[in-house]
Amino acid sequence: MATIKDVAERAGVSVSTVSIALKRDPRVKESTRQRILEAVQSLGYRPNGIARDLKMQQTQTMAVFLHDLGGPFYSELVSGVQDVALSHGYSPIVACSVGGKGVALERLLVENRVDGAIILDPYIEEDFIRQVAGPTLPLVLLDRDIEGSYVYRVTSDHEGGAFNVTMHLLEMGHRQIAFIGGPSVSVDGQLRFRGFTGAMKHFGVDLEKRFMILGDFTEQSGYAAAQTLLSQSPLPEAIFAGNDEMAIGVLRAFSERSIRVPEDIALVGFDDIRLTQHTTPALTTVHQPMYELGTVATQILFRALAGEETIAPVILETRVVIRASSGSRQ
Amino acid sequence: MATIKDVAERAGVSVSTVSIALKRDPRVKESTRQRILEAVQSLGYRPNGIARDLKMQQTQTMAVFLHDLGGPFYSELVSGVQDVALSHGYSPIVACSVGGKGVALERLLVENRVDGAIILDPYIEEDFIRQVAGPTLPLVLLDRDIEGSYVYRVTSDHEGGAFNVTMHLLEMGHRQIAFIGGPSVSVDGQLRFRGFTGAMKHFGVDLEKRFMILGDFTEQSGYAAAQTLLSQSPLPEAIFAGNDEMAIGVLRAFSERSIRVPEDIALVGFDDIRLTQHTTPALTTVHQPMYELGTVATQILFRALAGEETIAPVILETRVVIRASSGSRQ
DNA sequence: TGAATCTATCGAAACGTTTCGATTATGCGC
DNA sequence: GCGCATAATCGAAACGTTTCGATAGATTCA
Repeated sequence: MATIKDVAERAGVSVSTVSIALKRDPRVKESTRQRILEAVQSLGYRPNGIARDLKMQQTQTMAVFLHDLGGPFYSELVSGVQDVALSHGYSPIVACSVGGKGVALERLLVENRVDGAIILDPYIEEDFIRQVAGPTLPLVLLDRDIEGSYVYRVTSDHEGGAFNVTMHLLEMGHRQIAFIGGPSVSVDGQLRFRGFTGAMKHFGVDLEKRFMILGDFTEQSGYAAAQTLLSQSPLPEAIFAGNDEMAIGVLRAFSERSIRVPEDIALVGFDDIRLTQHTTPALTTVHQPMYELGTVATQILFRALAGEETIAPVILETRVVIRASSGSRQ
Repeated sequence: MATIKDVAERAGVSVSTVSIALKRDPRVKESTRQRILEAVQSLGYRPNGIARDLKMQQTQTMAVFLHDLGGPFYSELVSGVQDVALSHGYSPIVACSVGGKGVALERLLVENRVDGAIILDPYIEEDFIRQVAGPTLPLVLLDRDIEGSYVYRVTSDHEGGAFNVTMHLLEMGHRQIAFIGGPSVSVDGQLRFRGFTGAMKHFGVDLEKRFMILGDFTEQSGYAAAQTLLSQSPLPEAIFAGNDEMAIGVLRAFSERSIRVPEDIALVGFDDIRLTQHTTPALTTVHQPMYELGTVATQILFRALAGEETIAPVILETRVVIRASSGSRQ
């Protein structure tokens, strides 16, 4: 692989001249620049980005860590990130942080191979995040509640959304409402639960313990939760699944047992993933502004990169999307 | 940020000793290693990966380029890549190559910031790919038909899958079959068309020109294609949409006009994205082994990285998944 | 004509590692 | 207490850039 030194020799100039010529510095005469360009051509020279990163002490690269890339709305998030990052001349790269620890985390964050990162993963340990964040590596956390220097936060209004969709169920006449929660580590799951209980209390409805079930945000666990509910009686009048995936699991369990939604039991989810429009019945849910989450997080990252030290956490509004599954209780 | 030099000073040893001590080299005495570890601790030292990459002339990082991260089955692909990459001590990073050119492409491929890459993007220019590939940067292309040194190929059997699903339609009694194709740049789209025509020919059924419509693999374009078909008469008896997204668009158009699937028109797609199980009716389609595509591609990448120069292209089998939408013509 | 200014280019240090060959310290047998 | 093998550590070069200060030559001006 040809280096800048080879180019310099070929063009009969010094390395430094090549370096500045390549960035169209007006200090170098046009004729020599041409000569250098020819040398670049004929040698097939490509600058070594790593050497540049080392010298420059920055990479112009930021990472987005997702717990699993499969998440159905991550693509929108990444779009948001990408749009903002590109306008700053940065390349976002997406990495998977399966299990909260992993090669990528180590390599990109600990060993300083990126200038900053956006993290959406409830499983990455709080200590790790606090340790690794620093003036040369600001971290924007999504849906996490960690305080620390150079750690910034953006989240959607899970509590409000959950409150509103629960109110919707209550207004539709449902009272016995079951809640299927997310994994206990996930702050968003907790906030959704809080919104739920808030609305129930606001309406003066008591919670029934046996209607509170823990899942882990997978379709599988929604299915299991539905089984649990079905094994007891009486059934609740409605179910609030902590996210759409679990709601879909519930739907599957119900369709297997020929339980009609919403006639027999109403159902709502959270997230507004694309699938919710296509299930039978279509799912009432809470829309999260994923694209905006991406743009806002990235903007914050760049403000941090620019030296701003303290930036207040941002909470983005959610919106209830009413579809067929939450039908009224007659 | 503390460097290895700082650690060396603090521990009262030389830089080289620290370097080898940190990788548990038995040449350094346990007691000094402890001293060094303490220094690392107290200084909060983190190795600079970029410096290492420069020295080592490799990054242990590979890129996966996706045209848009939103693609509904990319996550499976990436899982496959990840599983193999991790077992080789590599971190895969995913980047978006919107529009075929972009900062990330430039930064990661041209400037040598990764050791190799897997590319799934019909829009990246052939010349670029051939230029950038080299002994230090093998490239594995998915669903592309580019020959070149250090360029390797993996694809699923689009033609066979299309052939088989078309045969299925024919066997169900459908004869007037419309085809909605993908963008002309996409080889997989072309192969699917070839499989389709092959089956039609095999059955001795003539193609009707007005039933051949071009889309671009988006739901939107499927919707538009359906409109086009609906504006003419008579309608075809069945539609083969070049991918599931477009099939879903067709479904939407039909449901707006109260056209029943499969009673009025049968419909099949391609890809077996998750949504196809949940549409009404569930969609007959062709399953692509995305996870396997990821693992195979990554294995090839590592073989190339290990010095193997020529590796034959691999074609993975697809499988027809029969669901309700392709019902028989009575 | 000589000093001053400008233009075009150069040399060398620096970024933070790794590694090779050299050097010093330690333990051993006699 | 000597030479010798072995263990432990060190110094310096290298990876490929960027940039700062220096230098040489050309141009201007009084």
